[in-house]
Order: sequence, then structure tokens, then C-alpha cells
Amino acid sequence: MSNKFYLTTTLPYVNALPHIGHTSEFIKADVITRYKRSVLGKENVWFNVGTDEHGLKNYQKARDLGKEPREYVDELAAGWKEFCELYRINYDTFYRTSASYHVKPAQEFWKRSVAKGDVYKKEYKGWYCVGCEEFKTEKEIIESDEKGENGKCAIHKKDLVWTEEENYFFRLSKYRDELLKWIEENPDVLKPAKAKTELVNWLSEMEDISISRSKENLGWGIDVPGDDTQVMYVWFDALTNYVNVLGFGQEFPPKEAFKNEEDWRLKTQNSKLEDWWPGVQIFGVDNLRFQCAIWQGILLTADLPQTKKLLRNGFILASDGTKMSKTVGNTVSPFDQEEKYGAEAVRFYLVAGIPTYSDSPYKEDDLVNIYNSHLANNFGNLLNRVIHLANTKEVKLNDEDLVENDFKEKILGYESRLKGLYEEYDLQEAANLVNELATFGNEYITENEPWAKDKTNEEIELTLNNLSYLLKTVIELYAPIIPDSCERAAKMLEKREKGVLFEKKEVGK
RNA sequence: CGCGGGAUAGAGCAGUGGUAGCUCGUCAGGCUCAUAACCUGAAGGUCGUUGGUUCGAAUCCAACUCCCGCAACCA
Repeated sequence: MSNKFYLTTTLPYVNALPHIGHTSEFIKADVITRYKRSVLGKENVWFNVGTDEHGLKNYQKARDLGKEPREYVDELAAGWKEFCELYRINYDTFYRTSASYHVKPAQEFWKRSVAKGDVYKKEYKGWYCVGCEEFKTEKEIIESDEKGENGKCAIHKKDLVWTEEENYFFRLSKYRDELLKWIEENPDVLKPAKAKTELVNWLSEMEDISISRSKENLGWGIDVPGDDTQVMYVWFDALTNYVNVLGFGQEFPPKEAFKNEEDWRLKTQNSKLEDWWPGVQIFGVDNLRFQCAIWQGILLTADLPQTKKLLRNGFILASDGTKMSKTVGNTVSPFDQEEKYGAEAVRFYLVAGIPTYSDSPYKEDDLVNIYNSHLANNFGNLLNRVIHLANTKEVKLNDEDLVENDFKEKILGYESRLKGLYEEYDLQEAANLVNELATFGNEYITENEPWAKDKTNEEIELTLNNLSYLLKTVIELYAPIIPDSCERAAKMLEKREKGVLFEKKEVGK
């Protein structure tokens, strides 16, 4: 059995800069893969992110800005990479669907689907909305004249375009029963479990989907094999990235998607697609249909196994509990938050302060409170107490042989529970349990009073050694969430250097 | 009767039949090694409403009320 672990985020559509929802998804993905690396080793973990760059919306946005699509998506992709740097998103591959390496494998999916008899041609005539990238039925059109013409899309309130074209369709309905059976037999695949009803509804109603567009209307996409008048519909090409990056439909995984050649070698030598896939996917609430229904059908047409685990991230809501919206103006900018509080505080809040799989409001007050109480007051302060006392009393620290058995067992108990939570991707619970462990450290030091005058040096040394052992565990298990601080904490403990690990934060500063 | 999620302490959430919990916040006491931190304790909830099943309901059933999402930017 493969001990390799693959996780991918959903490729965001690059028509804007990242918002706080992307931030949450990317951070959770990063936390999971950092944890996995600590257990399985760097070479056995593959973390994919990237950008979805085709489609009419990008094409038109570029044109509006007077740019070539290529130029436009290059700029945006660069912005997303900077965003990853800013938030310490330690991805292995950054996959771009407009890159040349994407063409061949995406077309390979198409060919396989054709070979299976899952692709057919159908004529389409109707009013097309660019915003939805969909043809609209009468019901979905508003403000049309007496002839039923020149209406607008009920959703986008934009003029519709009369379009007559022949498109290719994917026989998704063929896989309805198979997918329903799959989700019934593997209820653990989808997290949280409460999302299952919604998915079953989607699957039950699943119909064939259009998977191509006329090149006349849209030149920005991947050519349909054997028909140079059509390009693939953006969703069909984009979804395939999850396995294309691993080497599907080509000789090797694309080197260009890696940070450097060395990483490429490390991840790709001595391993095949089958070692990595099926993997884990994380996605937002609104992507359930695409990731859990359409993509799963595409996998079936290509004879690939279903995704191993589907993690449906909760939505980050505005502080009043409503959905964030640029129009309403209640969005939270990750760039702004980073500037105010720093990447690690935001990371910590999004993981420890917000339920991992439910919708929850984003409140700066809560961010500041949880950062101050869990990190500064509890963990950081304990670290400082221990180092300070050890230095003052001139006793040993970090000597594992001196740790009491009972104490060690207690810590190992925490550690094993914590690993269980990480393995189940229960990130908020994991973060809170590390906090509990740090709290236990503070209780323990209070009880044993290594500062009291009547304590012998042996007693003090024992207490502080137990605590340095506890701190080592705290550092290790917080590391996936707040990597930089933990690296610093480990050094401080090792070198017995006092210092303020976490500066207190204030709202708005 | 479109579909789905939700309503539990000031806030954010756990809790799917057996004495209401967690984190943050608030208040009081203790300690003083430490980042005015830490430790202990307390206050605060008729678990949306009404009815039902049950020895027993936050939990199961029915009806109702309210909020949110399924529509744009968008995970």
C-alpha cells in the first residue's frame, strides 16, 4: 500500500485577488499537509494549488482591460503566488490551467470519454448569459420585449446573447446510479456528514452537461480533439488538473508546476500516478456539485478511482453572520488582515477560532482574543516561565531521560489524541487540544512551584524538565498551524533564550 | 407547501434519550517564576415556540416562527 498523501485545493477562478474564504481553504490545506509531512516525510506528501484561467469571463475581463488574456492571467497567477508566500502556504505544485502542460492531459480525458461513448453532440439555440456561462430558459430571463427578445439574465441583470451553436455534451447522467451507490457505501468520504443529503440530491438530479463552446465565441480554452471549431468548457478542463499534475495523460508530471527541479525529482522519482491518486480534496460550500458530482463523473469516464476524502470547508461569513459580498461592502481582505495582525495570527484564528466545517462569522475581536489567550498568555508565557526559571535556578532542561514516567505517559496520551484529530482533519479540535495541553503545563507549574524557596534543586530540575518535554510536544503539534512561531519557540527552548514569543495584539492594530 | 443548513449562557460553538458542556468575555479570590501573565472559584441557559412519544427529550415525531445559503463578486 502506498504511504503517499496527496491533497489539492480547488483551483480558484482567477478573475480577482484572493478573499478570506480562499485564505481559509488554503490555510487548512496547508495545515493538513504540514502535519502529514511531519509524519510521512516530505517526499511522501504532495500539496497542489493553482489557478483556473480559461473561460469567457477571464477572456472578456482581459479585453475590457485592454490586455491579452495571456498577459492578464499571468499577472493574476503571480498575485496568487504572492498571496501563498504571504500566508506561508507551502505548496508543492502551483498548477495553471492555461499552461502548455495542461493541454495534452486535458485532451486525454476528452479522448477517453469519447472512447467510452460518453460524449455526444447536440444543437443549442437560445439566450446565453456570459456571467453564468449558460443558456437561459424562459423562466430565467427578465425584462424581455413582446417578442421575448433582448431580455436580461435574472441573475446577472446583463444583456443576453442569442446564440446558436452545436456543443458537445458529457453523459454525466450515465454515472448517476454508480455515484449514488458510491456515496451510500462510503459515507465517510464526505466531511462533514451533514452535507450528504445535499450531495445525494445533486446526484439524483444530475443531468448531462455541456462541455464545449464554439471557438468563434471563445478562443480562450483548450481545443476539442478532432474538432477545431470547439474549445472545452472551462469546468471540464479545469477539474482534470487534480490528476494531470500527478502525471495523468503524459509521461511525467509537469516540471514547470513545481517550485524547482529538485522538488520535482523528489516527488516524482520512484512514484506513479497510482501512488498519489486517489487523494484528498478541500473545497468550499458552493463547490459541492462540481467536486463531488461532476468531477467524480469525469473520473469514472476516465477509469480513475473516486476521490478518497472530500473536505467541504465552511463559509467565512461577515461579522454579522451574513454572507460576505463586495456589493454590500462587508468583505474582509486577507491582505488587510495580514497587515494588521500578521499571517500567523490570521492562520491561528481561522484554524483554532472558527469551526472547521461549518459556516461562521469572522470577527477581529475573536481573532485578537484567541491569539492573546491561547498563544501569548498560555503557550508563550509558559515557555518564558520555564526558560526563565531554569536559567535562574541553573538546572538542566530538555533532558528526556529526566522526565518522570507518569508525566511522560500523560503527554503521550495527549499526543496520540492529537494525532488522531489531525488524521481525521478535525483541525479546530486539534488546535484546542494543544491549548489544553499548554493549560495543563500552567496548572502543573503552579502546583509544583519551582520558584518556592523550600524546593530542592533536584525537585526544580524534575519539574522544569517535565515541562520542557511538554513544551516540545506543544511546539510540535502547533507547528502545522503556526510554523514560524514554532520554529522560533523550538530555538528558544533549545538555547534557553528568554523572549516574548507572541506579542499581544489589539483590535485594529 | 422548491431544496438544504441552522436556532443551546454576552459572543462563537460541542452535545442525536439518562444529572446541560467547551473556548472567549465578565466578576471574586489566590499566587508572584512569567508577556498586568498564571491558578482557583463564581455568576450567566425554562437548549426558537407549541403539542406528542417515553419512566425520562436539547436529543425522537408533528406543526409553527425566525435566520442563513442554494443568485452576482465567490471557497
